[in-house]
Amino acid sequence: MSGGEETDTAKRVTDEALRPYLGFNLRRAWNVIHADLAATLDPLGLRMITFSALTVIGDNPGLSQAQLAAALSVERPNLVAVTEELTTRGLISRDRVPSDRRTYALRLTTAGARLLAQASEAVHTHERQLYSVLSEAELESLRAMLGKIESTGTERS
Amino acid sequence: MSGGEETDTAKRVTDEALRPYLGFNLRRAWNVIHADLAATLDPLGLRMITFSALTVIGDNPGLSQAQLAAALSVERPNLVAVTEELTTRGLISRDRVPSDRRTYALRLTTAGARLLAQASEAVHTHERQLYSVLSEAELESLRAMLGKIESTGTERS
DNA sequence: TTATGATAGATACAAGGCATAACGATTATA
DNA sequence: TATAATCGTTATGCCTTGTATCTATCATAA
Repeated sequence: MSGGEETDTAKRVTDEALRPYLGFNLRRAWNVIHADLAATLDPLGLRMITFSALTVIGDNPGLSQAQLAAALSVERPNLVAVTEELTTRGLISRDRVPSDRRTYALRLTTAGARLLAQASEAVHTHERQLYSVLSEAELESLRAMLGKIESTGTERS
Repeated sequence: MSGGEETDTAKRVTDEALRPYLGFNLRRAWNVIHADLAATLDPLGLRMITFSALTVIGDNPGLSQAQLAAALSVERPNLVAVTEELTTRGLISRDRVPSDRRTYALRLTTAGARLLAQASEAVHTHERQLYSVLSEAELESLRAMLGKIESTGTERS
């Protein structure tokens, strides 16, 4: 009776059984990165979605909300509150387009560009710290592999 | 007036500006993996949380709900509905522990072990397909790098 | 033994993220 | 001109996860 290796809490409970799944490891890493990112953006009054929106608007001035939604891979209704918040805070401008009066042209204001610059630097700095254990070559291959996984999955959906 | 490179939608809108952030790439990859995983588990009546719970219970028979919560990195209240669902479906047993009548000892039933075996194989098969563009060595280094990121982040929190 | 604090599980509740359905205004197409 | 499609919007719901709080049980100390 004394040879029971699987008896209750004699051994410490672990998540070893889930480790073989890459998805599990990726989720854990994502949790860590997300927590760090949220903590980094919070002092600037930004969330992930608002930071992402500012970044894409800055890189594509004059785009519409529908285009922004497509670039961020979220549905259009979810951006309404985001653009409203950014507009209210004076970070972006929302101008009617004469040629198509259905859409708004989104652009960063001066204040928005300034905040985005601040936030970008903060995020870059935090990422560097978080990935300091990895070499630049490792980071590059990591990015490449994640990109491959992403395209493999999206191609066949 | 015709030299405007940043005029509206002349260029296609992209998310290129977010690509330098590793966190962004990781989130996109996670979205892909999660969607695939959910689609894989759905025919078996499982979600990520129930599959993870079954896996950890199978590897640690007799553990308590609190231990399960710790292994899965979720708060205790979130597991109440999970264990209730699994119990109702006859996939796990929840026995009172005589030495500590506050806790339950969780174990897989025969049906639970059978379903877990099915699900594990299905998930492994789907992961192999999703990562088919990567070599075994690449997958190994990917797992290692994700692990490093995870421990770097959790150590200092 | 009794009083006090800690723990397990459960309940209620809230917040965030994201999706779908449907609507008015506008534009495109037949 | 009639019909379909698109943009931004509103309402709504689901899923996941967290916090606060409660009861029952156990551990510890006076």
